[in-house]
Amino acid sequence: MNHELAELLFPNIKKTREEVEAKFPDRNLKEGAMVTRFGPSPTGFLHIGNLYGAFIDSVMAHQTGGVMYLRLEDTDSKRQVEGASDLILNSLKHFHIAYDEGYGKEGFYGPYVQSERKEIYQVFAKALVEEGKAYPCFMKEEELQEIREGQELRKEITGIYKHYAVDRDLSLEEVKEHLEKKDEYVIRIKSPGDMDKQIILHDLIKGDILLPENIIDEVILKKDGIPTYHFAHVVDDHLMKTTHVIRGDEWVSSYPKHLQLFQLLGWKSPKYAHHAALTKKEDGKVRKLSKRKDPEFSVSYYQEAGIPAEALRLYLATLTNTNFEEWYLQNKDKTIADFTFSYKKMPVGGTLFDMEKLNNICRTYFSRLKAEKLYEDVLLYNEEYDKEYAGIMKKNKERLVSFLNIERDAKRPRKDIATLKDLKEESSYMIDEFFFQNAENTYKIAEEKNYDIELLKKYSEEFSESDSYEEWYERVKRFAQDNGYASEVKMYKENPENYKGHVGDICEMIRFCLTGRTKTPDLYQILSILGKENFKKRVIFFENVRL
RNA sequence: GGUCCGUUGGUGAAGGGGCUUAACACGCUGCCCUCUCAAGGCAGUAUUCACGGGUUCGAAACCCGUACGGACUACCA
Repeated sequence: MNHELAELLFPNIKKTREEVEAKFPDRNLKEGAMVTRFGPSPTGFLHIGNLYGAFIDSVMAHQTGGVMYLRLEDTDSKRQVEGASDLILNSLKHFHIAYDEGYGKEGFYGPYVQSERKEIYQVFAKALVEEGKAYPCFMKEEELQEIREGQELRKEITGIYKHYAVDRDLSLEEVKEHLEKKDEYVIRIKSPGDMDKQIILHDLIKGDILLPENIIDEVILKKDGIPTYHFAHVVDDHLMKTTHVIRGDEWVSSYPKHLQLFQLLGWKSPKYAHHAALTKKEDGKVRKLSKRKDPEFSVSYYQEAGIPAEALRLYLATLTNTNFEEWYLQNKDKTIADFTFSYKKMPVGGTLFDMEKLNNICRTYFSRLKAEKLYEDVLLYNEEYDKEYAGIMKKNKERLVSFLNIERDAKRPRKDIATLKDLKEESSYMIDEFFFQNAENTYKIAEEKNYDIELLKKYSEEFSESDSYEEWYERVKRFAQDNGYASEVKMYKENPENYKGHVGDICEMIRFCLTGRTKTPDLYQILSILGKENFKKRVIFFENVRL
């Protein structure tokens, strides 16, 4: 009877489950190696939450000498978006999420696109029907809706189970009748679950979680013959030999379904690690990051904003393991690959995605780069997003690198660059064509200050390019003194009436005339980089602006 | 409504019975260094871990209730 039913429903499926299983042999990996998978749906851009998951997958697989593979979960044809799979591939590449096999690569366990595995799922669905563990359900959408509404009203569990599962024991004749009428149907499992029994999910991150057994006759094959997520997950992760299913904790509540499916198919279930969803704060409320509501959390957003891939990875690492940040701060010469991540250190509750924190990580990251490398990164960014400036950068390479080198010694580097965009603004006064272009823009607050141009002219003549820092500063002090300014700030503070100002005021004057700003990195170094002639030109320029 | 999960300073959070007079990071405040800024140094910033009970010699940690927040509850993943 079951055999006949199975043949009736799947006349084109000739393979047996044994034959299919034989094509997916065990992986030959060393003890403890984890096989993980990243399974995005090609429904649009890659979301930061997806990337977070992919990051964990890759890190856990690779630190154990295992395998991470990429599987495209495209079982929902309605939500499919053109070009989404390329977007996913590009994003993974940009953020250096390296996977070993799967979509876009080679691999023995393919195909890695679920829509191309239709036959495989059907083989196992057929087997379940044959074993009396699944059945065709011809219920119409309206019927299902009516049942659900009634259940909601009576505060019952919603879904098709027990007496609601009216097609569970259809006779062969009845099924034939339906088929002749071309009635649409899905394949459901006959859930052997008992509502009063509980199962334990041994979650690697959250610990043991008690859940009720699944009693619902879950759909495994939709009316178009494509599997649901639940069925595809179980079949694929078994065949592809996944050892650790790492996924968002929105899946915790469907674990009973998955466990039941593994049992029905007679398979051992993999280990599970449910990580907290990335959340955001909106109007004081915390909520899960949503692909639909939060386009700014598309990973391309970070690309455009000039957040370097490595900095975002560092942030993902701090979100992955709560002890990562401290470790990284203490091991300045180490990278993510040197850290051993563990499930136990992953956050259990929601994980707030904090832009300010990301910003800070970026600053720290940039501060540790060599000036040359930073210059190259910024150039690469601008070649994509600001071609004009990229050209200017190339013309001024030497000057920009020197600028970036200011106070970039190992011990206390500056942290004033937060994104790849920032250099343009931060260093604008180092580029002559920006500086001399628009005087009004250059000297924004000039009117408010009472700078002595004659003094500046005098100083620009006296300034010597060959001075060391100490010599230079000694000379500035002497210059201050010779012109009625205190050579020490303290002296001025004790008797302000005796002086026109102090050495700091002299420096401010020079700084402002030279850069158009009151705050800049070390003045001596800027002077040295620009040189005496340029300095003199800027004094004249300043004078003209003031007149 | 049901099922799970969470709630620790201004912020992100660590810690899961005595090692905590609650780590670390960011922020903020003050002082120091100092030509400005950044960086750095020192100090301060939760006498207390949502609330109410309980267990215990001892609770932020364990248990029970309450409140609040979140996730799930599809022929979506």
